Amino acid sequence: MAKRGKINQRQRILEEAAKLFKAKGFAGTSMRDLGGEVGMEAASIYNHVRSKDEILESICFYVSDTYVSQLAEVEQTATSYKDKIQVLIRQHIRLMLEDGAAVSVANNDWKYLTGDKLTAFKDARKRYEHGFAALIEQGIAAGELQPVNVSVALFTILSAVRWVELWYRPGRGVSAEELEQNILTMLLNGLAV
Amino acid sequence: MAKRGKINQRQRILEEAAKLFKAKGFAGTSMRDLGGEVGMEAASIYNHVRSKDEILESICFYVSDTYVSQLAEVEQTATSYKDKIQVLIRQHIRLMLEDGAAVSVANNDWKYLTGDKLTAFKDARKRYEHGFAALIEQGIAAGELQPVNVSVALFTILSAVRWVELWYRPGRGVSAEELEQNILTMLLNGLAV
DNA sequence: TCCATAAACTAACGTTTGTTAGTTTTTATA
DNA sequence: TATAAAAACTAACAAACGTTAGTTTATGGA
Repeated sequence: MAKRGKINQRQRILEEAAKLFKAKGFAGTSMRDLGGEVGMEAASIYNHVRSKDEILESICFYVSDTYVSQLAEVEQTATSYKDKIQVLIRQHIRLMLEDGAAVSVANNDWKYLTGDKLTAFKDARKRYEHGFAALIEQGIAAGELQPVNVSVALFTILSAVRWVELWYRPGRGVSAEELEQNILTMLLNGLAV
Repeated sequence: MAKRGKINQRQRILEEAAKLFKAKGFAGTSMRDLGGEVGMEAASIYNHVRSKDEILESICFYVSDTYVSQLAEVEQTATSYKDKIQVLIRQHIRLMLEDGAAVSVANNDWKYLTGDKLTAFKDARKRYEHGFAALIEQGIAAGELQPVNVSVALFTILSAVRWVELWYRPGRGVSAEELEQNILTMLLNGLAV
């Protein structure tokens, strides 16, 4: 019984798939492409994975589950709203640095999910957005934040953080710490002096 | 000679293609899908268009050409750097509201361009980014802007503006004018009070 | 009304796709 | 070392893909 090897291979397949989906999109990546990257025939992949769709589902829900549980954690800490939002932004950036390919797939290729999985993913995302928006709203009500339109603030934050995954390379002269600090400055204090 | 009809049909094909590419991705959209949307057989599309690739090219370069010429225009106006950046952000938002599907394709599906077209598109984008970054840099040097990392500021702006196309629907209670104003507030003044 | 051309159609092509079936090789344990 | 399970392989499938060829229909100017 070589159960150990099986889950490791599955993990490798998911990781290579995330990289390929990020680079060429879900629909633009074939199982033969993936096989080539993993080092086996396309047909052999099915020893580790039920279908191409299941690969996408695993990647997308890994990411959405992570976000949702990070939000839940932040919600029940006893800090200011401004701090909570700051922590959430930091966590976004960190997940992106650690698992950029998976985050990219969850951001861009979730639309290829089908049936229950598609609705479940959209629901999870909506719950996350509502929770995040509530924190902003309460922060404004508490006078910690500017009275800007909540949706605008939410989506500006969520997408401002996305570029990290397209742009950041370690060894570009900016450390992860600096990066976080600069983005937080931009989003919280703005560009104007 | 009915040349008139031909270019109108071509335009319709490009517009429907942009919508489909946005919704399902370039690789996820078939010529038969497109034919269905336009109201003709897939083969008939080739009376108006050389190939599926050419459709993508037309959409992507329409967008990049627009951005590049908008930048050129802003560069030679005699205003403050802060104003120039504000105008560029406004123009981003407007193009997104007017031609959201095309912008979305240029943002997400440019990677399916091939050969010269791919490098030409990447070059155009790079020139745009450098020009924008130069304005930020000069704005900081002139003391009009905070001394934040220029790349971080640039990409935060460029991607913060992207969500508009995913989220904005006229009749969501936010007018285009309010939207612009709120985004500018977020990016220039920040969320914190 | 006739005619040239534009623009639609049908049919088919060679590939590539995701996936299955059946077989062989590798691997871990008894 | 024998054995059973795991994980690789080859071969093939039906469907969908972009595109071409050849044909028919629609259209606008002489």
